[in-house]
Amino acid sequence: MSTVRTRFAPSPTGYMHIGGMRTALFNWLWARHNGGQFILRIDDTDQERNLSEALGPILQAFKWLGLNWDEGPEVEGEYGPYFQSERNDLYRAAVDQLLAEGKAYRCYETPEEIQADREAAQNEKRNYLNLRRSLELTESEKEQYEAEGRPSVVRLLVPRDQKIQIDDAVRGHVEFDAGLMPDPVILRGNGTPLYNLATVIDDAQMKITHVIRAEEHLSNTPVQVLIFQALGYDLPVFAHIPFVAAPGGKEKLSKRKLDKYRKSPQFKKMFDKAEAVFPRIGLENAGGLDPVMVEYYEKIGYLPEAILNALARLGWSLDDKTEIMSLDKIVENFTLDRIVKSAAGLDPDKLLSFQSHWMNQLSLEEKVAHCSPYLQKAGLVKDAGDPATRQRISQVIVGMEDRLKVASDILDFDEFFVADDQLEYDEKNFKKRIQNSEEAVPLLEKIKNRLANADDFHAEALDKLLHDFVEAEGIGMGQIIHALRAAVSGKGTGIGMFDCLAILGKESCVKRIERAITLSQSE
RNA sequence: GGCCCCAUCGUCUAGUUAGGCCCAGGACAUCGGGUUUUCAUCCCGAAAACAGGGGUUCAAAUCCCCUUGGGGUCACCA
Repeated sequence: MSTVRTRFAPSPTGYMHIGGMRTALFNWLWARHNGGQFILRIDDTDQERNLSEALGPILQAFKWLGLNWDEGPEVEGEYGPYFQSERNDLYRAAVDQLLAEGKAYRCYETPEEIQADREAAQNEKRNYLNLRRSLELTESEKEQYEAEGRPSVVRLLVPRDQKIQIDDAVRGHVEFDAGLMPDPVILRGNGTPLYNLATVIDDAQMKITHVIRAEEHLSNTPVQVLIFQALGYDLPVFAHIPFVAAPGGKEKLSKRKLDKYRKSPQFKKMFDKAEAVFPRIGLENAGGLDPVMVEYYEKIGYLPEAILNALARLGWSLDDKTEIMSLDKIVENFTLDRIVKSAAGLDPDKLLSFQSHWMNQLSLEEKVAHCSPYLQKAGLVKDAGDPATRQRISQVIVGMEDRLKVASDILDFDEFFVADDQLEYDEKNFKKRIQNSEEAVPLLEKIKNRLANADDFHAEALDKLLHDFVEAEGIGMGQIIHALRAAVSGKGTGIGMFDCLAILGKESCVKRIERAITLSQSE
């Protein structure tokens, strides 16, 4: 059997779509599973954009996730060029061949004529088919048209008596009636190729064996099959995988529907997270990032392992119970026959659960490395490499335990990084736990003194100190712990109380308690 | 509207190709209980689905037909 070659062909849009990434992943997986090659080819026939700006984020997404490509931009390869804009001669040659063999024809009909034909068909409730008027033209008429400079396109001459059979690796046998298909334009008036032509020529000449793509392409597969056949190429194996749907629905995930997603309960938390995190790390307007883009996940602190695991499980499964899989394990087990047929909604909760798992697999050092940049960008630490700072970050991360899910979660624990007189108090919690509590202030005074005189400020010693305290006072732990937490951290929840005190250190704890007492009495 | 695809818990899925091992298994989310004298975690438990209707068969989530529902696509976009 020949080497498996798969490809992903993004158009440079300036961002990498998370659904597109899933398609790319399946292609990559299939190539790697078979020891074959994965090719990246750029569909840049629409040349209006600045290519490097538009392509950069896409390549970056692949690099971030660790999905390497064997041929394509930056690495090249023997079937290049890998930019469609540089392959025009190839397309023109193929069109000339089709024209010469009578498998395609020049069409001189105007857009207005075609539009009128379409409407007529619509009115009569019949399927639209080209009238093929240009086929009736005599040679001299054609010459005259060319001499006049009349615009024309090249259309594929669809053999209307055929049934087109596709044996799809995911969908099975699918049949289309060519008698229902209008002749598709394959070359524009300006001489540039259309997608269906370019993709077929590229796939054939790059020796792609498996075309794995989203199912919205299923309906233009018959056109492509016809082009493959007209050009005398062997058909690749097609595998039309379900698209990634928006959370809580079956509609294709699309950047055009962002406003709708913002209101979706399932999606809302992802937007909320962006609003909470991005402005703090210097990205105004969330940096133009949203959860449809792969970059959103990178910037908010997801791990490649989590994204890959979640994406692989969207429309594919290993068996009846395995959820957590490393990329190696997925590569080892990935087969086309285990791809699901129906569209699957991206589930933010499940993604977060994968993320939580993979974050927990990291060593403390790795966690520190992931979290530190957030603190630094938010201006909470000056130099994360400084030993004392690094020590503080490590301690907080240890204390956070499973509360650390995405790397930017560290920002929720900013109380450990702000100056004592800059600490902000959650107003509601402060009122409840300190201001409106009769016993809070006297108890805080007492515990402050005890803490100030403590010899040992480690968590275990503080644990004992607090227990001795409540016993001496004849109160319950709950009576002091909430007020104490509010005073030193400003918040109602956080890491374990004793760890919290120990990390802050004696001096900070005392100062913060004093400040809280003063604040509670000033209003 | 034409053509095409799809249909199992709220969600992602196992089971459908080779009908019986499935009064349907797992995971996420949810709810309840326990641990943590705070929060999160963790542990235990609960609730939760074969879209509907006809067949075929001793036996159907699984095969056939119809209906319904959802989605994709109908460009000189990709």
